[in-house]
Amino acid sequence: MPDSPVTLKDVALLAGVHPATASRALNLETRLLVSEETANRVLAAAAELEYHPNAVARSLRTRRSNTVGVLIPDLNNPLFPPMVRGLADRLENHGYVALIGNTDGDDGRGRRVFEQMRARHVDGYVLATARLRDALLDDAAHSGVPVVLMNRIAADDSFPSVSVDNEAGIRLLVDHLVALGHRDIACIAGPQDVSTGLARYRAFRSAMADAGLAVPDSRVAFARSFSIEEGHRCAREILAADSGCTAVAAGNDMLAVGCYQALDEARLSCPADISVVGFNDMPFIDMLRPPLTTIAFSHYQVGAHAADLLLDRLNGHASQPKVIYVLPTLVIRGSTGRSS
Amino acid sequence: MPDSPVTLKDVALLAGVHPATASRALNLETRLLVSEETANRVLAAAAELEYHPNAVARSLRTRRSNTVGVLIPDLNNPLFPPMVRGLADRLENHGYVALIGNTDGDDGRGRRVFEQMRARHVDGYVLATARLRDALLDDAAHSGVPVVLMNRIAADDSFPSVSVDNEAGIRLLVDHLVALGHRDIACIAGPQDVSTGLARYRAFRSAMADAGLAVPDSRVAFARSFSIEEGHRCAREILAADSGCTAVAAGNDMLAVGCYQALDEARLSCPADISVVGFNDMPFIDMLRPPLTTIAFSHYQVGAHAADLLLDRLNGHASQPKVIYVLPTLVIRGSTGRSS
DNA sequence: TTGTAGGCGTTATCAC
DNA sequence: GTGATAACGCCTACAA
Repeated sequence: MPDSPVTLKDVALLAGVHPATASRALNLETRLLVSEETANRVLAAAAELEYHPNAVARSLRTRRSNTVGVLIPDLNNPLFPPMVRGLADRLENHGYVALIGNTDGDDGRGRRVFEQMRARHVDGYVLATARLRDALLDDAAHSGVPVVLMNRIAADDSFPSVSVDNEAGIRLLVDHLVALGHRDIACIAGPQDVSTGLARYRAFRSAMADAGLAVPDSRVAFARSFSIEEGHRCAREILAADSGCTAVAAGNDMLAVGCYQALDEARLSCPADISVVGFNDMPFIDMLRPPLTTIAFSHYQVGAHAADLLLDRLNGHASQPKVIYVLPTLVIRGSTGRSS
Repeated sequence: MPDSPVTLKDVALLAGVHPATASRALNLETRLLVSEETANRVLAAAAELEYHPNAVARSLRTRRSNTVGVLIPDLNNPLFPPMVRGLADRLENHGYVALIGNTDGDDGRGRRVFEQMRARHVDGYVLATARLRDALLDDAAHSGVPVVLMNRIAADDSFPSVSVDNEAGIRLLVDHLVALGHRDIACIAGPQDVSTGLARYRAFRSAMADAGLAVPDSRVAFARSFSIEEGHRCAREILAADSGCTAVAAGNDMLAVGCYQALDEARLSCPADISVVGFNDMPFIDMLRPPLTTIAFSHYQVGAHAADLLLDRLNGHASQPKVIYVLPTLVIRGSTGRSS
């Protein structure tokens, strides 16, 4: 018995009722429409035949696929797996499955997987790939199904979104460095076309200004992506241009890792010569040499919250689009020390 | 136009043909059944209306969902994202999308997501969760759709599978340690109910025997899972019981990381006091202190090969189930040194 | 409370 | 080469 084309009709037949009745008995919402006795008979028949409803047929009929499309920049970035876990776990509890697609930051790829998902009639989208101005976002908004943003948010607040409070996080970092006596702090800013990159950079400037510290251009480098390579490149740029900085604030942990490499090459010691801070407290970052001082928050919760926001929409509870900011925490480790 | 219920019928109407003809014109395999002129008219109409076929309806009719179920122990383990990428990228190129589910090594969870996928009529499965004896595997075999194993293989060779050559890898590691003068080598073995755990442990014993070295029980600890915590626990056990070992071979990198922690706590230095080797060369493991000597192989390729094996089956090319072993490479880093 | 009938959008099998 | 028809498995008005 390798194949199992046991359908609703089979169950109905065994239970001695009409398929429609069997359908009603099997679905919780409509079960009360049927007498308890027949309901039990149907349930028993279904159990005996090991009936599993055909989700495809159901989707076609109900026009709901119980499926959610999730766009991730790159699953290899350790920041995302926990988010995806939080998201998928929560969705699963509500009967949805997640279709996960990687975009590699490439618009073409992003659009292709988006269309794939649309063709499969996903009931909603969770996008972790949002840029501040993003054509895909506009399309998604017009796709007729709910869209939630995760990690990165859009320029306006038109989408329900979940992100970390970047401003608060950066402030914690700058205050920490200042408290250690640093006054000459460089910045490796992330891409300015995504909210995390822009918000952190702005927060950095504003926190520095509040501390009465200048940020000369020579101490700022802009990474084109949140990658180790770009962190490396930017750190070299800063080291080459500037002679005075005693600390580097990287736009995220990946950039900080690249910064580590540049320091190594320049035979500079962290934190003895230069302190480094990151952002995200991504998995395994605490095992680097030295362990990185950074901003922590629950990645899993970001995903779980995103799922909740989407589930709200999916259930028709269309509230105002709101942005949830999860709380950042400063984690002080070995990469920061007193200004030399 | 927020909603887009543009269906085949609409296209047919605009092109002035019957829906069946439109269908034929739109599908590559059947396009040659229709005159070139009408085919072009249909294509033009489809383009104008931005027609996207409803994959759900198609699935119902063709009984193929163009969907593949993928079971992963835990996406948070950095070993798996690259595999999933290799798998999903390859599948995507052939029109399939991957449904990814985490099991957390829990049978109940595994079964639930498996059933979810079955209900969605996936066309095949890729399982990275196989234990040597595994009830889920038996069920999957009887599910009537192709099954491929990834990373872990089954006790017999009844499934097409992709894995690294564990024996060769372990031999490289042991030879490396022996060449450094180590004779007293401990082993943190992975779970013995999965192929990777068992094969590596057996290979370790056999490589040691070939080198004429004894492996007393006090120098072997068995981890219940491939986790940092278990590596930590096992390493403490070995350190507590034995006084003579100068090197530890961990069943994988996660266990090696746990071993690092135990060494730190015992104020032992690696590699000065004790050398450590891992297995997998998982992402970021090269950034630890010290960088880990381990066995590398292309995780992405493992996923890609698994996809190829599955695609073969999906296309009806049912060859003998074969096991593909990808080639391991020894990566010598800072965690191994001459025996003290 | 249960049965009837129709259709979700597509493709396969007939005819023409 | 094209059109008509039916069916994939399920759900839901509506009727009984």
